[in-house]
Amino acid sequence: MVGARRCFARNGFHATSMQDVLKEVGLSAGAVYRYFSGKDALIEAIADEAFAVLRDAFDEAARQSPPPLPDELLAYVLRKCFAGTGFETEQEFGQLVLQVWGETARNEALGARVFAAVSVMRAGWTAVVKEYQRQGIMPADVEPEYAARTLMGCAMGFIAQQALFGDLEVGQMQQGLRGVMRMEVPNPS
Amino acid sequence: MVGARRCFARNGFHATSMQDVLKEVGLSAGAVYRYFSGKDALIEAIADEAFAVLRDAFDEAARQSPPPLPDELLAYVLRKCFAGTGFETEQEFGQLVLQVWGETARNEALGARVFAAVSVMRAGWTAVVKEYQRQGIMPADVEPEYAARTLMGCAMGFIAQQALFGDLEVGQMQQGLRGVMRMEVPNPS
DNA sequence: CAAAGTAAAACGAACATTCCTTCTTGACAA
DNA sequence: TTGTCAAGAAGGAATGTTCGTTTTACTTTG
Repeated sequence: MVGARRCFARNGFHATSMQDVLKEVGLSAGAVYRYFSGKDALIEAIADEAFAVLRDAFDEAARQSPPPLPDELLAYVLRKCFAGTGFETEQEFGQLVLQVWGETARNEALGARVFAAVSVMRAGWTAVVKEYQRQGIMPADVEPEYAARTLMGCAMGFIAQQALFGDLEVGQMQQGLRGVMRMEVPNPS
Repeated sequence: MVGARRCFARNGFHATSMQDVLKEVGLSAGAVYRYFSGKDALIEAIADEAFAVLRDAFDEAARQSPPPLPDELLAYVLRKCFAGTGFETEQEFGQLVLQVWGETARNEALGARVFAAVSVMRAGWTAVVKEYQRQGIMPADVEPEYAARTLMGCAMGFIAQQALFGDLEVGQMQQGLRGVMRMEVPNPS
């Protein structure tokens, strides 16, 4: 399964042939088809696994009480995503996530599961933002959901950049986000 | 070409057959193969086009003087991406960008071009952040490049969310980012 | 003995691409 | 105005290949 993951991350789900996967994992067709009914099932299993890593990391981070500041929260999530999930490199994980995102457009079942998972994430992070507002850290006139989606977007953008270049460290994005948080906005309109 | 774009956005580059494209654009194989040497050439042309939209929007935004605040800058970029580029919906554009990102992993030539374009974007936005620092808007102890990549990540994350759900408006992310910019950070460490 | 895997062959379906035919256009001569 | 013709453009069936999958008989492992 780890070999199939590497194939899919490297070449995409549909540009990877079963023969590629079989060669990479060193098994015969009979062995793989004993456990997966077909290529689609294999794709779904691997997409599910990859997205579960995302969901769990986001979810766990949002449950911390009191919630750390956004930059720390994001760093926590991203480190959680990239660490101890059996992926060879951070870039490989990012590439696989990109493939999963792309696949949701055409795989309705997968799309529904991704949508459900993201809804949970969004709710959790919205709650975190509300807590910021309760503490007076975040301005009260901001719609919590919008701020939550902005922060999630930051994390997703980090993953995308990691997939594309693989040269970004979590600490760098943390420092960058912290800088944005600490900006002095001239005209509070 | 617009029809091929729609096919690729909907189904991905490799899960879309030439027959799908031919049916969508209403042309025969002979007609298409007169202008594109093959499927790869068609993919590259469409990927280039999509990414050029991104590059131009980022580039143009970064050249504004004096630079607007990040939330306005981001809103400007995203609106520029989504408007008047011949794409049917914002979601469709996002889905195509996702496909292009995923394709860079396996198409070296395309990856090189994307890398070059992003390098330009990054440099421009780093310059913008430095200008913020000169004006005292952004803390001076933040590495400009990190902040620039964080902001780019925000934009990329927005595009990804747009691709996945299509229910996010630019103004919402602008408000969310503005909220983050206006946070009161308790312990300036 | 039984579960799990191997190796190789074979299958139809789907695929990208080619090749030959047909249609369209526009300049030019009668 | 009309007819001719060459060249470009498009059509569409045919081709050879690759793919996912199944099947079969045989081997390893516990």
